[in-house]
Amino acid sequence: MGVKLGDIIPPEAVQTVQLSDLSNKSIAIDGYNILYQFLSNIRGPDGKPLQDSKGRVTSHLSGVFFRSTNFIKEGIRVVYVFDGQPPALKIETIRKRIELRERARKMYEEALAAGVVAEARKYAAQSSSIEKYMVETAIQLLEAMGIPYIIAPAEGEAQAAYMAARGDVWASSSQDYDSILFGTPRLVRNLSLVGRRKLPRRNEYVVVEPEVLHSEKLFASLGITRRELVEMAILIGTDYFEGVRGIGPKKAYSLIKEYGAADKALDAIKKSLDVDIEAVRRLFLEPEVKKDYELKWREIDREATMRILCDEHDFSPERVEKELNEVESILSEKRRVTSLDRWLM
DNA sequence: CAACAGCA
DNA sequence: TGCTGTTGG
Repeated sequence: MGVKLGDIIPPEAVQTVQLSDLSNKSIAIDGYNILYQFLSNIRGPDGKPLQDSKGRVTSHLSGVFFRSTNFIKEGIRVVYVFDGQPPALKIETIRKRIELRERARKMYEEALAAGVVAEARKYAAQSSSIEKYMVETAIQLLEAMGIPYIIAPAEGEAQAAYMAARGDVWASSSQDYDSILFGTPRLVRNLSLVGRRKLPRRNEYVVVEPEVLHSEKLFASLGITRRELVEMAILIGTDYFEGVRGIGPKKAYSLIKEYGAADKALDAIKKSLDVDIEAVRRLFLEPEVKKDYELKWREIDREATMRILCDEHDFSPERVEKELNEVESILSEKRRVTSLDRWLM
């Protein structure tokens, strides 16, 4: 979800990159965003998620494990940022999402019963919801892998943006554009290993490279400020409320260009919004964030990782061990080379 | 989503 | 070796 800015992002503000370009950089990842992607995508052909012998879903653990080892191999340091309490304004959005999920879940069961496998898979993905235990097990795994995480007081994206703005991490990462509104200087999108993404409700794939969106370039190209982008978002609609009917990014852009603020634009077109506009501004411009945190990356605890994945959740020990060995050998090779470099200097 | 097996 | 379909839990 998030604010729909896709259509007006100027290409010059976006830099497509290779994963290796992010080497030695630190990135704050929107934890819910990524768990949701894993949960909806890592599924069998009929839509069933991976699960252990006790029936607990493990798709997200597979995703977190393999993606994390790959980041470590590349020298990319990530910190997971999870949502805390949703802002009051978001309650209605959350209620609607639950409703949609319920509908998708019914469709999933119907399709499954009718034996329409592809159809079933589509609805299964839409019916995914992140349960509390999934976040808890993901956090256990992160701890074992030496990857830091933060539970934000409110919105994870706001927290990640704050950390990037303060320079504690190089960038924040999410599929949503909300981070820009929250003030991130750099937003990494499509942060996955293989450059392909499944098209929604279709069995097709498109090539998608990781990209870095530079906020300052975006503001400069559009000739607006972050504050004005927030005004645009108010007209377009956000996760917190629906915007004005018939106004998308392009109209919002010209309206804010002309009138400068959402309320003035609304007056001009004789429309109104059933929302406290001032509260929305505060939500984006002065979000509630945690300011005291420590980011510490440690070595992988192999035993703990094996215990969680294999003993607790029935992952194949051979498969996990193979990956851990690869991480170890790549890291030791890196250390060998860098110490040699240092010696040569 | 990412690893892996199988095939050109 | 690179590509494509299947498996993982």
